[in-house]
Amino acid sequence: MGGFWLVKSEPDAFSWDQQVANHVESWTGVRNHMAKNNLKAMRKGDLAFFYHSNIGKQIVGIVQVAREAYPDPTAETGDWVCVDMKAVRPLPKPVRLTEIRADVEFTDLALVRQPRLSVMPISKTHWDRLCRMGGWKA
DNA sequence: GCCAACGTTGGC
DNA sequence: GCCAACGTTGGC
Repeated sequence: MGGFWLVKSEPDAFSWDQQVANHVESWTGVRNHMAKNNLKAMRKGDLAFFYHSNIGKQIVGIVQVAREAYPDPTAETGDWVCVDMKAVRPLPKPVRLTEIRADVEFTDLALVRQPRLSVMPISKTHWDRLCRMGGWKA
């Protein structure tokens, strides 16, 4: 079975609407080693929540890994990587950070515990719960 | 190798 | 706009 992830983007820089319009987009610009390691662990077909940081602060959609980690062309130095993400569907009801923080089920969620991490794994349990909160039934 | 200074992220 | 968290840099 595939893995589950959450990726963050500031909608000012790259929004869900742009992801949908472009359909497939390379997920570049990650410059944090923990986030990079998470990118490298992604497998084609894995699903990820698309989270709007800063503006919105909510999970707005679901994307799928279309291409596994390869060298990030926007990196001038270092061994940074990117993946390609494909838009899958929007969440009928975006899940706000405030809702997530208010739920004791999510106290050990990376989004809550490491607020600055931009690429993080999500357990199947948390994934399913967040999908339900987002109004999407498998 | 330690640690202070600094820069960045991201919630509020 | 402010500030806490935290990663990185650079002097020693």
